[in-house]
Amino acid sequence: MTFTTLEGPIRVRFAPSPTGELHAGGLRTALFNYLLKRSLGGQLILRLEDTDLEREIPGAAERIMDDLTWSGISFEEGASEGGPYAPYSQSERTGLYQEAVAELIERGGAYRCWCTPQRLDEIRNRARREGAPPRYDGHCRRLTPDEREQLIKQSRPSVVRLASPETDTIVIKDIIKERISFRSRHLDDPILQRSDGRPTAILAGAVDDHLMQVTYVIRGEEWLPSTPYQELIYRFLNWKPPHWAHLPLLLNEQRGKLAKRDPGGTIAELRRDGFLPEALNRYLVSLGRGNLPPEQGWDIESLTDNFTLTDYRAGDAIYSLTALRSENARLLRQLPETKLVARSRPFLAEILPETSSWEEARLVASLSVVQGESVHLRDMVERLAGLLHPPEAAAHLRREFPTADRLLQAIMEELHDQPVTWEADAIKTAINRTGKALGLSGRNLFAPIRLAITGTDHGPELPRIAELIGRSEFLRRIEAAAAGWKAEENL
RNA sequence: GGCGCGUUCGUUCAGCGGUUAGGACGCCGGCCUCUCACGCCGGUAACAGGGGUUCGAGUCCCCUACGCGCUACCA
Repeated sequence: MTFTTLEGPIRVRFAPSPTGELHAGGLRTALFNYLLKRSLGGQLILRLEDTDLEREIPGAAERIMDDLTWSGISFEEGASEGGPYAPYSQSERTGLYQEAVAELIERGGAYRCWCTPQRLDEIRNRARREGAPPRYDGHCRRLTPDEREQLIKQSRPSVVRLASPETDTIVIKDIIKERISFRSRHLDDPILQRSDGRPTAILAGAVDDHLMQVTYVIRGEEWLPSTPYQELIYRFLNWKPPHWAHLPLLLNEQRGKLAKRDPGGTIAELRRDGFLPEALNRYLVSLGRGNLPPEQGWDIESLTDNFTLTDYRAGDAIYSLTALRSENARLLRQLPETKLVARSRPFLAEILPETSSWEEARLVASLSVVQGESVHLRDMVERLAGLLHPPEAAAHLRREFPTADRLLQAIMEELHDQPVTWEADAIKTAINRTGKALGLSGRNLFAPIRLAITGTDHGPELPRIAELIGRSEFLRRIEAAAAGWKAEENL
């Protein structure tokens, strides 16, 4: 196809509607715009598509911005940073759209329509019944100038529709889909301006992309059916259309449209769980183009290194929380100590408030015990909490280890007054020494101790846990377990 | 129903007329190991179906099926 090389500088935009939480698909679109801008140079605009007041949710715009910031995406121009093409909220640009509509009508690219919602309903129902295409029947398009004059004089409410051509085929060149053609006889005459004067998304998007000098429109595939109409608007107004790139949709694991209710659907949920933005970004970028080379960096800037829109396939991609978790766990394992602590702070405050008084070094040492087996920050802190505040030891498992009593007694003696440095390696040596004296090794040696101090039979290396909780707590738990077993025996 | 887009292992991508159809994640097995995880080694598994074109088709064309999107005075 023709898009073998994309050239900058470019102007791109992310245009969310403030109607709810940012979801994974939205973030992916924003990310692609950001990455293309970074790799070719230019500006990224944040434009608020808030022309539909009824569906607007207060605070949604702020939360979307906050999620974008969290993921590392920043804008040159936008609703909150301003810029040369302000305002960047469509609700404040109504006049601009009305000017475009006037021009469009004058050039024959649009016409007023006085049909009532009831009549429109009837047309739709009839079309559905008869299996005909559900399109506007063009009634008002065929009005004579006199009839029009009359209706205008009566000041009856009217909308403005695009006058789609009757013949001809609209061909869209798309960077990802390549070539898409729409036969004009199948096109509708969509509403561009509502009866209250506000624009619809088709119009507002086209006008803004032109006025804001946007060169590449990168958006979700759900917009594909609107593209021929926007292309038509550009043609009627003699504007140069932008390059189009329609991103395949993200599907959930059941192959349905990814919804906010799906696992990991919203960015807010991912943040609550302690996913790392770098892992999320990397996963989102890899969907549709395969794995990134292992040497590729994690931060958002290095994601621009090999970023090309033409690498992406045209098919839908399945967003799998399992895959994201594995990517996140991989990054978590590589996370440097200082970042580890910084990123964990909110979760420590929530789950282990007592750590607020801990020294940085102690936090690093503690988190690193569970770092390797955790999938995200919340999971990691919960695992740490599990070691610090274990459930009751599983007393019944004593039956599995007839030597447990003797072993725990010996361990208490060995580690009680012995001059054993309370450090993992020394503890390990001491445990092995005890085992040797009793003729125990391997599972028979470690499992009863592990059960006594953690209540479970798996987890990080035992000596590391011992070091983490400290000598007195370690001995206390051993003693408690031994006592618990004894009590059970006396029943 | 109409229009548009899509369809290679379970998932995610390679493949761009001739390959034992490859990698990664998952899964299974082994090694390591006190356990789990990590790491390393090995294995499992796919061209939706049917017609063409061609000496030869996962690769090009057509049809069917399936999936998804749009079909609002939503975005």
